[in-house]
Amino acid sequence: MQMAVRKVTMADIAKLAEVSVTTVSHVLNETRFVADEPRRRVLAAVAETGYTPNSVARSIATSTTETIGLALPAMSKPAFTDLLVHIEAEVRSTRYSLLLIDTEDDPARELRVVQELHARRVDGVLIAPSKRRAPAMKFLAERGIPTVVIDRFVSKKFDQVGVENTESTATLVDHLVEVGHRRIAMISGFPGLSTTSERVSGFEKGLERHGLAADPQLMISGHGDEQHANDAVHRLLALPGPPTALITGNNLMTIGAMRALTELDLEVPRDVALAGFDDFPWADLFRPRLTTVAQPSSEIGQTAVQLLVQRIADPERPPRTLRLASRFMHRESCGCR
Amino acid sequence: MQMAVRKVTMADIAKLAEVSVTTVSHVLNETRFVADEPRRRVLAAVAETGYTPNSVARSIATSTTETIGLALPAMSKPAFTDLLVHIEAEVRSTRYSLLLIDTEDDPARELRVVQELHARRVDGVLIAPSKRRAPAMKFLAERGIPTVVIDRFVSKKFDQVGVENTESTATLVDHLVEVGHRRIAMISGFPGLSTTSERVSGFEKGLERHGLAADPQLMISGHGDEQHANDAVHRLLALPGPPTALITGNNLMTIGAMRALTELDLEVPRDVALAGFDDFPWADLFRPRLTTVAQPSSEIGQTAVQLLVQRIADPERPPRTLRLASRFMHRESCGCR
DNA sequence: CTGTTAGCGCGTTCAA
DNA sequence: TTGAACGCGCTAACAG
Repeated sequence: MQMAVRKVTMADIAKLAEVSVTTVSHVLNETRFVADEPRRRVLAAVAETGYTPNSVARSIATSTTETIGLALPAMSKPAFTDLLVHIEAEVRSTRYSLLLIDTEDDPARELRVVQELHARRVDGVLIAPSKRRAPAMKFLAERGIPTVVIDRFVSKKFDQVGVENTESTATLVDHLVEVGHRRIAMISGFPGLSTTSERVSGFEKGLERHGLAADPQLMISGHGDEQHANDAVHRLLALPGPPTALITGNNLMTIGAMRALTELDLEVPRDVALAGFDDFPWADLFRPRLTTVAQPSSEIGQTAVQLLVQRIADPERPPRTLRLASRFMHRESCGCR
Repeated sequence: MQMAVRKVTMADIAKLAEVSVTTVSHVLNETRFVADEPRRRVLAAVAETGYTPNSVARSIATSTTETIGLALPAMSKPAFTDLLVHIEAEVRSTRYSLLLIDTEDDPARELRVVQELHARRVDGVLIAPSKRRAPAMKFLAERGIPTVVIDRFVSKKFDQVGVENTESTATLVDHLVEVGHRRIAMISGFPGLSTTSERVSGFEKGLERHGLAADPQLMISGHGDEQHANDAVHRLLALPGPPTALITGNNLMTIGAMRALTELDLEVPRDVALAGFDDFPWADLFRPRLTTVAQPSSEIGQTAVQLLVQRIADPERPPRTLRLASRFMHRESCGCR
């Protein structure tokens, strides 16, 4: 073992081992039989020089990078951070590496991100699209780039995987109604996203099956972020007939709602009940402990990666759309005992 | 705009635009003047074919990938997830992309990760090393691969950036002593890490400047994870002279301690005070609200990326070790009013 | 102002 | 059982 020389290449190894580059390539990749003697010399030369194969050169020769591109909107949002962690874990179990870029949920930027990913010739793309007909998705479809859509469903032409939203949200309504609530408000996410519309549908569906009408005044957009949700709660509770229970469309909005309620000197669940989409780590240390619907982030991440690997292997495979079951986390903010 | 053809290359564009590949390259990279007419034809050809430059080929020609490799241990740990998010944000503002791999805090795996990163010829590496003299660090040093160490300091020969640990922890002790505590316990992180030893030193230093002796019985390893911390608290409180206050070495251990205390039917801060390293998002929704020392994750991430970019630009630059100031988050688990 | 051509480091026929 | 030589797509002298 010695200080690595400037730049060791396969040719150097070949010379040192007194064989051809072909042989070096074959022993390194175990891609055809090589007799013991030359093979040993190659390995020795590799060890001696500290040679590390150049996979960039390999990529250009094989036109495959063994890389998966992950395009997420707002990695800092807990649900996506969570997804990211599980995706990375699953990718790690394959032969692929992960190239990570945040799209900032901006369609124009998202297109640039996807173009960059393609320029880098990733073998496949994992993406949570900004909107249904985003230019980025058109780009991916046109080039036939292996793609799996996560979290936000946009088209059955892609493989897609995310949480089941409708029934999950309806479950929250069921529960609140059973506890006695009749005026339930929904603070929904960013308009136009499938997650938002599906959760809103679930809200309506839930009310409907209890014979309750959805009061438009009680359905308000929280734009998926904390501040808007905070504002929404203030408006909701200033209504002539304020809601007695709140459902929030994601965890950031749940936080916003909690803080708004505190500002209004209202106690959960005594004054207002609360239940939200997305769970929290250490939810048991919150006061009150929040009743939520938890996404199966781990399964979503695993499934997404597996679907992508399969699609890369077989581009003709019929696409699948998977809606994974959520888990109802019954705690105390819903007000039952 | 049409369906993209099988594989468009620069040669195709050249032919279509009736210029040489050189000219195509130059208009695309804006690397030398090209007259209006040919330039327009090139751009038209690019638009017509939907050509996307192959940066793998570019990399192999320029021997630079414009990629930064990020090697983190346990991405799922909150402090690292946090760092990751901020690092990605900063990388996004440069011309680099981010290749992400988890080392699982295992030295052997870490070496493989670093080798893989080098095989992919990343221009630089950001790493939170598993231990001081890890083989991976030797590998990086030997090849002269531009490297910035984050969070865990290992050697002044590298650029390094992380939070200031010693004084930060001492501050926690100061505070607890001022509130009247004399028997303070420290639940420390994984042995051998600089973060752990520095925080332990800070603990001792804090006691010392109040004329208090460090009782070995009250210094116990929580191995950086929740379960060990939980066990530690149980043992601590079973002592003949149990501590009246606890300091935890990171947020996971703080959670473990909180749960252990709940199991013991002890209330914070009435029965036992608690203060920990690492802050939590939405700490205001915890009960009790935790007094902590917050890492400047955003600054650490930004600084790390900036240091790395500078080192890539100038490998001869003298290395710098930066310890960034923490923020004391005074809330209520410390028991003062 | 633009083109010819030689690499970059590796995989892979094709031949021997 | 092994090697020579070409090609992957692009950049960069060098030449004109």
